[in-house]
Amino acid sequence: MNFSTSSEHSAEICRVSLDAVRDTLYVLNGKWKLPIIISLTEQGPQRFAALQRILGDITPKILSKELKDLELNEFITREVFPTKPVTVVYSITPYSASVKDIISAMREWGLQHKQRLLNSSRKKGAAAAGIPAEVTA
Amino acid sequence: MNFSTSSEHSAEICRVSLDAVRDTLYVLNGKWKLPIIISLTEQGPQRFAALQRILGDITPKILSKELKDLELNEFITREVFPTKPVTVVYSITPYSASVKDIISAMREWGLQHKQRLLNSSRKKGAAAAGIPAEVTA
DNA sequence: TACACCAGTATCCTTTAGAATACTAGTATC
DNA sequence: GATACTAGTATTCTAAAGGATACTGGTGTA
Repeated sequence: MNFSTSSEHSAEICRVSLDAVRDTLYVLNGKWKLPIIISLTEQGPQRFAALQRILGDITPKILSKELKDLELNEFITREVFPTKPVTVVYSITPYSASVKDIISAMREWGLQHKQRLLNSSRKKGAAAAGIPAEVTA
Repeated sequence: MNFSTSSEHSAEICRVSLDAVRDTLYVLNGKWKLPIIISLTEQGPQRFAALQRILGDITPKILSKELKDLELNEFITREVFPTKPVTVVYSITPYSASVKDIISAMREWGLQHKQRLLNSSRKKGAAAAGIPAEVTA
């Protein structure tokens, strides 16, 4: 019995896809990188404390680490203004635009997913899978 | 000094985006969910051991857990055939097509990213940021 | 008879992400 | 003088992700 439709050709394409997606996951890993990019894209340049407010429940340690990562990968820039006390402003770089497609695909999917869950829980009245607690609260 | 371009309007849009992307990250979390969907999409239905070979270095424990998660979220189906020994085949559901845009956006980005790293290391001869060790090896 | 394959499970372990809490120095405000 | 804000850092902790290794029972093959 042959359960597989694989061929050498599709296997090669598959390897390329897996590699590329893995690289992307490696760079955009964790809970916060995309949300930070989204915040700076949609709300404009922001200071440290303002970002913390927008993102909600991120601790300064994590925010600091994530911002450094993003700066290293050239997604954002960090500017220090010599006010008293100092003002530090984070902005997205033009390069950040390259993840626009990823973000909008994920945004669309997330919206559809929530709608789907609402529909299925209306029908089944069940606790749905794949949904954080607060969404059903 | 006003460093921010934010308004109530953009703040609201931002909240919606953050929420939606967070939901998506919640469902597609971890290292393996997207790679498994990609494998089953591009290589067709596969058995457990075959999937393990395609994915490379995933242990049976992790693969088993990820497959259960994906089945719960209706991304894949699991069929058991009464051969001796039993044959178990995993296939993507039509619903999996809904993440097609996410995957292709991530695939494109990953390919561009690798190219960018190659270019910049050609120029600077430096160890680049944001790249797993094996890529530079 | 010895071995390998199948689809996992069981157990143990390490690594990492991320949360909680407390703290810094310089200034402005009450 | 006490407090709060600035942009973080330091320390400690827990929970989760994921890897390593060994094992199962039933079968087919050398």
